[in-house]
Amino acid sequence: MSLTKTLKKPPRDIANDLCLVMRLEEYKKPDKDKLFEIIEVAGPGFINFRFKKEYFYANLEKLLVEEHSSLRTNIGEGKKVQVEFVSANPTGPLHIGHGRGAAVGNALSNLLQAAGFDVQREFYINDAGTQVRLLGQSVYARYQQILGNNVPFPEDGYKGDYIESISQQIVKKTSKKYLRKQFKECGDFFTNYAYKMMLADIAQDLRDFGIIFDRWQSERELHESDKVKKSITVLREKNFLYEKDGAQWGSTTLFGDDKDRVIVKKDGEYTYFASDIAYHKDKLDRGFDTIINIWGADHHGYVRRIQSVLEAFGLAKEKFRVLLIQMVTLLRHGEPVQMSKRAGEFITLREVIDEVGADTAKFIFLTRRADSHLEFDIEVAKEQSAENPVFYVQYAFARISSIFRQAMNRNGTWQAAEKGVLSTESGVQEVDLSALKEDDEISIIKKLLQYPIIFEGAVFSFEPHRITYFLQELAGMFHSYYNKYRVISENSTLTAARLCLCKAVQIVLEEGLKTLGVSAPERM
RNA sequence: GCGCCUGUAGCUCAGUCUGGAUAGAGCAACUGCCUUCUAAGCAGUGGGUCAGGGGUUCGAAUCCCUUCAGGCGCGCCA
Repeated sequence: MSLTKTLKKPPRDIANDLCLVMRLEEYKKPDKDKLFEIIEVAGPGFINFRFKKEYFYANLEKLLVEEHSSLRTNIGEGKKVQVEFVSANPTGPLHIGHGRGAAVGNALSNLLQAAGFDVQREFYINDAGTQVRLLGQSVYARYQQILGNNVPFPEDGYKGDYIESISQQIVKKTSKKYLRKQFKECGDFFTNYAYKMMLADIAQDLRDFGIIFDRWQSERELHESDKVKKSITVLREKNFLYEKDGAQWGSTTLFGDDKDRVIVKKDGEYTYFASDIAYHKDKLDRGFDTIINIWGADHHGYVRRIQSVLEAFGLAKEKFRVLLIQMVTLLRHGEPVQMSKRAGEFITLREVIDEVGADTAKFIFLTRRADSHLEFDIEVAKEQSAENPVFYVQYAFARISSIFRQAMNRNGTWQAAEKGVLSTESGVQEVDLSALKEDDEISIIKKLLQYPIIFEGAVFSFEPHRITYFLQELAGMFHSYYNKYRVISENSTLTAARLCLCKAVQIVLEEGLKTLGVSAPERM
């Protein structure tokens, strides 16, 4: 149809001409090489090709023999990629928004791994700034109050229940050791104790969510090892730095930022930006080919300046990607729940995991594009968990497992239909896949063969949710098929072929679920 | 004021990058289907000015311009 303009003919006429030529070519081939059953013009000028069934059987067999490897493409070729995600301040428990970032980061990492990239998952710990200090002050104040010394609670202090419990713990451990001492004297103790505890909780929550990080990078460590200082020296050598009003500025506007940014303040203190410069320089030094950051959408104003710095360090623009995760609006009975970390009012990831389960939560987080707002009604997810889309997909997998269990019982020693060969009591039997004659069966095979295409699209666009949608569609086709036809019947040729088809569906479902970080249970 | 994201069925969202056929799911509503492989399922019905307007094109939810609405961000804070 794009030729319409050049040829000055209606699209339908052009399609007709092309179609005739292609039919002729196909006709000339010997029968066994013919790929297509039908080539015809349709609609406003489309050319439809219908593959011969043999094409589908051959590819189904390939899927059964090669299993998961046939679904993946080696796009990454071993290139090192770092995905940094969650990176929540260790000043409180993870909340539901972090959960979304965690689910997306993890799924993206799985996706890239499956595509042959050498992926590292990293968590950046903001353990150096005023926020952890404030956490320390909050715990310190509560500690003093518990022991009867009524010091004022910091104005912007963290007010959640967890502050109380950390303070109680310190009381238990140290008794009155720090009673009536000034924060100046013992602040480090409180700060370190509190944030380390928070960090341990965060790590535990993430583990229970099914996410393991390969590396935890401390912001403090960047300062202590002089990496901050050194990275700034490098920028100075690159003429990226200048002095104005007694402060050191980075020329981020050179690379498209709105304004230049302060790196060292007038008083000689580093800004948060300075640590981030060091951190990203460190990522480069560690030899990553591509750097991916997953941030909350409220940090979008920060993307350009980091990009500028990376470009100043010599990283090509397209080697750095920031995925912005839009906010999660939390609902309870359809009513929005106000969340404030400081005030301690929020739904934690822990609560979500306990109430709806890790699989469900992850799947829901992955049913939307990352940059789209997500409404998460905790009551709906909890009360109607049986109607959750994740069960729909898992159920298809479990159902197939059940079919195989039945097949084993009924026919004695049916083994799993693998590699196009079934073992029976009478020995090994070749499976004739051409027994799959129904249109519904061909449609399922067609769908299965689309997985690698969807997979590649998801990799190139960094959009794991495409896998989620694909799985729901495939599961739907299978459920429908299951209700319409019987897999196990008296016809052993047909049964064998259908078991093979089921096996293939299961392989694809498992591959997809695994990529999303969701389990594939054999029973439900 | 400037920048980024979003606006598609009653609700929640895919589809937009890369323009094509009658715009798709799920939930909610209604009607059927369990003596046979898991009913967490299936079959069916109803439901749309793709936010509005203009433009490009044989063809626009998709590309361009513009208006409106919602969210977020614009510190020598972190």
